[in-house]
Amino acid sequence: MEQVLNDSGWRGSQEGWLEAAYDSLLESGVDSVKILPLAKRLNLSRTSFYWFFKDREELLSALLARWRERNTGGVIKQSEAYAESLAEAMLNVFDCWLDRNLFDSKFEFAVRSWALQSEDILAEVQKADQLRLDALKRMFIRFGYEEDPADVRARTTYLVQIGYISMQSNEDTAMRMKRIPEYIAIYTGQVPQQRELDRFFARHGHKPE
Amino acid sequence: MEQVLNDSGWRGSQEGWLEAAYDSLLESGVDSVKILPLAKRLNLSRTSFYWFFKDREELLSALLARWRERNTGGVIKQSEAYAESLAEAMLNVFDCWLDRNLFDSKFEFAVRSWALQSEDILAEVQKADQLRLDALKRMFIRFGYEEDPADVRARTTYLVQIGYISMQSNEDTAMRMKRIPEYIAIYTGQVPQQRELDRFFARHGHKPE
DNA sequence: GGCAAAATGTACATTAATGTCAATAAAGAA
DNA sequence: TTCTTTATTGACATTAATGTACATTTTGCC
Repeated sequence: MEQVLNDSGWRGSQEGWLEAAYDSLLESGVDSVKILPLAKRLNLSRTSFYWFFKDREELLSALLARWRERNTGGVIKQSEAYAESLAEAMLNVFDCWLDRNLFDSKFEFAVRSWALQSEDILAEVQKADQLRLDALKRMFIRFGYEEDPADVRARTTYLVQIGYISMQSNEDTAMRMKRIPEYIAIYTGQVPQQRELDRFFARHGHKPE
Repeated sequence: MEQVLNDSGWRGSQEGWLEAAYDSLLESGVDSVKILPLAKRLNLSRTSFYWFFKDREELLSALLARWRERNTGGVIKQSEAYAESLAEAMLNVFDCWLDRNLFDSKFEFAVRSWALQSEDILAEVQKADQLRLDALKRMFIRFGYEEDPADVRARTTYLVQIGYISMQSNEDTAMRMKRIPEYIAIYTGQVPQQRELDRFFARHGHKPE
């Protein structure tokens, strides 16, 4: 049994338990986030947990806070980023779907599933949806769309991604990249320019053949 | 304590337990499908369950079978229904999203969430996704689209709906109906004719003002 | 080295679930 | 009426989880 110590010389830490909880949540859902299994994973006594968290509830709250901070910011930031055309703006948003620092898909799915068994979580998720949809809608309006079409297009953009997440598909990047020009065309109603696509592919380290 | 008897004069039945399991699954996810709580709900002794099912596993399998039969058929049937235009064909598919006999959204979400904690369920869900996507893709091809655009449009159509489900939104029908013409325009690239919309609204008992 | 804070571990009490078994009850048929 | 099938129940054994109390160890600091 290897004993991994952290900076301060102790084996456990709030961070450590939270990280383990995060891993477990993403792998198998909230109901798998249990203290005993986490303790086994961390090679720690189960009760050691209670030094860092009052109880399981507090751990779950910390997990939710992490999600809240991480996953809504990215979408808003990218939908407000500078762009010369709507197609380019949309490609900025697409950065989210390819960069887990901007949007952590697995985390997102796990939290949404969690919402099924908790009213509180459901409320949080719906608040996040509203914020993200509003940001996307503003983007369409910025590029000349009227209120209603902007709303529907924002929804399309967002919902396709939420749907994609819910499929828990594990396609490779090449396959996903291939479809991107088509998606842009559908969402924005305009074909992206080659240089816009090139810039996008380049920043994701993708080389189309 | 009221004693609800079924046709045969007994209080319990395989159907009864399955129905209770279904309700619980939709309300709070698989992990809430537990024999003890179901027994309470049914006003039956917990152990009576074992007369109808070998164990909890068998109950869950029955639940999954029900989903399998119910939710994939509707989409395929509607995407193959007769239509004069692509817009009309798409409206046929939209019937699914408004009629729980053709597609049970809550059931769908619950099963997808379940997939997070079980490889077997995940495989089932992905098989279903493939069947439904293929059917939608054939629909686009039937109306003249090439392979690749048909594929992306089928995905858009399907993924928006899966995304919508995952939002667990409870908008009223009027709001959803209002957006439908816009969605049709985005998915098909063509504006639906008024008479097509009227026919659609009529069969869903909707009167636009 | 010794002390106090930080972290860990052991023992215990409790709860909610699973499944088996054997006893019983109710319904329907002979 | 009696027998059989179908259904129901209570008693038991087991497991996995929660949290509390208290003792012990480890670490950094004086």
